[in-house]
Amino acid sequence: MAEYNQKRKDILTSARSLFREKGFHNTKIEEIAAKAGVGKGTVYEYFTSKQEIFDETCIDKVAVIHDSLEEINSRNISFREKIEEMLSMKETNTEFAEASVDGVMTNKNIISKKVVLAMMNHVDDMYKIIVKMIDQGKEEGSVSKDVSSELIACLIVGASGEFVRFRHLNGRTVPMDKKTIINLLFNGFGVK
Amino acid sequence: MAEYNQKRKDILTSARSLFREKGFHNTKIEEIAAKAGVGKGTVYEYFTSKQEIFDETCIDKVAVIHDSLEEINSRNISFREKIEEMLSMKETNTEFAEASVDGVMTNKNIISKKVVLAMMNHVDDMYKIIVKMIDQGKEEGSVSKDVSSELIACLIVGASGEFVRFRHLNGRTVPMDKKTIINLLFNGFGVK
Amino acid sequence: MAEYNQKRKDILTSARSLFREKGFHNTKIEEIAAKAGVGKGTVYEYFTSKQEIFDETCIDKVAVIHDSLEEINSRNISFREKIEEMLSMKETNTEFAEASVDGVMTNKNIISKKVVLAMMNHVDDMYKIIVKMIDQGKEEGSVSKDVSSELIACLIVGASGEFVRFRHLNGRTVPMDKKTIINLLFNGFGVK
Amino acid sequence: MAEYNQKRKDILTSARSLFREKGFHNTKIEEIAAKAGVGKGTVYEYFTSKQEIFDETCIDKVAVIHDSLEEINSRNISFREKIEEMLSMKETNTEFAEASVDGVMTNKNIISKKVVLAMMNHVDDMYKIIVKMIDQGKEEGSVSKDVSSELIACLIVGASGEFVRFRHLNGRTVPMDKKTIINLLFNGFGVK
DNA sequence: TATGAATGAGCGTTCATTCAT
DNA sequence: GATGAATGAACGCTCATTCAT
Repeated sequence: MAEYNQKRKDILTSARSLFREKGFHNTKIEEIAAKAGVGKGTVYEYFTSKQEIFDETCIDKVAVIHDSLEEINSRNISFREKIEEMLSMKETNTEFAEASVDGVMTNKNIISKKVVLAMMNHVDDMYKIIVKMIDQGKEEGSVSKDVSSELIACLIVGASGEFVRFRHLNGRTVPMDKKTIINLLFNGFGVK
Repeated sequence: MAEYNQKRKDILTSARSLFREKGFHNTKIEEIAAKAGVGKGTVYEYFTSKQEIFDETCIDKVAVIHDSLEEINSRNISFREKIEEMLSMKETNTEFAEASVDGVMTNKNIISKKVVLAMMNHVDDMYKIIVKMIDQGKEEGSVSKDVSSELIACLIVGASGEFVRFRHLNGRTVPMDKKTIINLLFNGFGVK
Repeated sequence: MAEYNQKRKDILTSARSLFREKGFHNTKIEEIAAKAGVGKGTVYEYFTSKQEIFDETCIDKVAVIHDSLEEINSRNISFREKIEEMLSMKETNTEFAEASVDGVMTNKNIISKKVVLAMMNHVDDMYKIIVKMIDQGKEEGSVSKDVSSELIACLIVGASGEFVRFRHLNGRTVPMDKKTIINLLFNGFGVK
Repeated sequence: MAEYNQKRKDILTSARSLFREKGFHNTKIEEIAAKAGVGKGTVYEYFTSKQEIFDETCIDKVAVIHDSLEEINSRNISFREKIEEMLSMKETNTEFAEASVDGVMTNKNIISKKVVLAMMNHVDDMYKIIVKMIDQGKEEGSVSKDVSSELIACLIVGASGEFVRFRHLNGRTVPMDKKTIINLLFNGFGVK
């Protein structure tokens, strides 16, 4: 049974990396099987279809981020520090962009409706966690109470996603240290 | 000749909307033809392959945004007003998200290398225009000279993209009026 | 009317050379039209189908050879000289091989049944002319009366066809002057 | 593994007979599969393309003849007997004509360049074997040393090919017993 | 009459899925 | 359970033929 779960995980891991690298339609079941070190037929002992595998990797992606967020949020640190942690997480994790709203949209045509809904719920949850963090900031007095927390969450997610993508795009390097980014988010780019 | 160009455009329009709706691999040439009101073979009088059609819709997408940005930037208005215009543009134009960095990344596996490069150059150009706007803001004294213009551009693109996506995602509605968003970008969410 | 026939001939000439060069299935109507200097649609004013064009070029091929043979046979010269003429004809005319029995067999799958029959009749006729020549040789006392004229005809046609093909195959050059070949046919390769 | 080779052979056999019967372009992969008793997709488990199948049947054809010739030549019999054997072989083997020079020329437009070259080399080899036989005849004193062995080879191949074709062409029957043919080749049709 | 843009039947090939071993 | 050989539905693309101009 432990072995069963392990093999299942192997297949998902293999699939996830191939899907990311080549996209859904350019990834063949045979490749997933080979990379997972099993036979093609074996894949179908663990999953009923390629679709199901994809669905699951999508949900996984969101879940991974969700868990990280939960974990960060549960720490006994300030809002500012939590944001900093989030940025670190995102910086090393390409999956962040994919897991956020645009990940859902990008794959809308590939994932099954059911899973789109599930992902959207997950994204909702993630937004809720971030909103909680922001509310903590408001309580701590570091975040302005004049702006809706959801809007702020949107800003954080979108901006940090673009930072990641920007950096990944063709190895272009812009000086983007965390401190600067956080200052930018907190203070905006306007002259005071 | 005029008719030739018109039919070509019809096919591209049909293709663009189907690609957006169903993705590249789920869109059949036959559907593109039907929606454009022509026969399957006719498509190949205007394009040499499905790939070529896709490539062209991608470049188009970027070009459309690029032109809008150029146009906005050429107006004799303040930086703040330009940003406002950009947000309006984006708000009505789903293509914005697709045209920015993540549009390139999303389709990396589908578009031909050549076109990925072309798109990246376009994206570069777009960033350059936005950077110019920001520099105008710096000159006008409304934008802080302490932050790199590229970083600010990244913030604007990412955030506004996420706003669009967020809104489009399953009709969820958050109060996001332009003034609020612009204030958020200029002043951040930190307490002053 | 004269113009009509001329254009028809142009198309056939164009088709014949393309069919020879690239084969039936690799030759497109568009190419035939272009090489004949007419529009694609025009071809169908003169022929009802690609098949018909091919059929006609096949019959033509045989007819051309048939006419040459008739002409040679009608001359007031000896059998030996006639053979010599035939070899000259063949040497400069690739169509010979194609027009003989193996030309029919090669194209059996492409030409319509009706035309296969027509060609076979033509080939029959050609054989009859050659048989007549041989009979002349028998009368002249230069050809042995012990061998069936048809068998001899077969020898002449087959051998000279292979000489042509052999020479055309990849520009290989073997010394094959007419005198030697004719001696070989008359006397065989056996030691006397 | 034995089964693999068997199925591969089945497909080749099916293809060969269909190609012969209907030509390359009129033979559908589906037919080849059906005749071989397998599914369409299975064909592609054994070959990468229709072209490859065709190429292989072509090379096979030449190889079969090549082997027969080698075998005949290796026997401890006189040149005259070897020729007799060759004629017998050809009489039962339609592939002979296809395997000789004109087989290569006929399919020049269909086979891949690479395989045309390979076939031409095979044909070269076949000619070399026949030349060896002829040289044996010269040594035995039955073949005239005054004629180039290559020319004689050409005569033998061409003539015997035409005999085969002539006979196969629509069931026409001419009295062509081996002895007569061999006498014709050795002594020619001239009066001594 | 001449044209070439439009057409769609037809085919080679791919690949997710099945099932006998 | 594990496998991979076998399968056939599905789709991109070609090109002979048609027909409006």
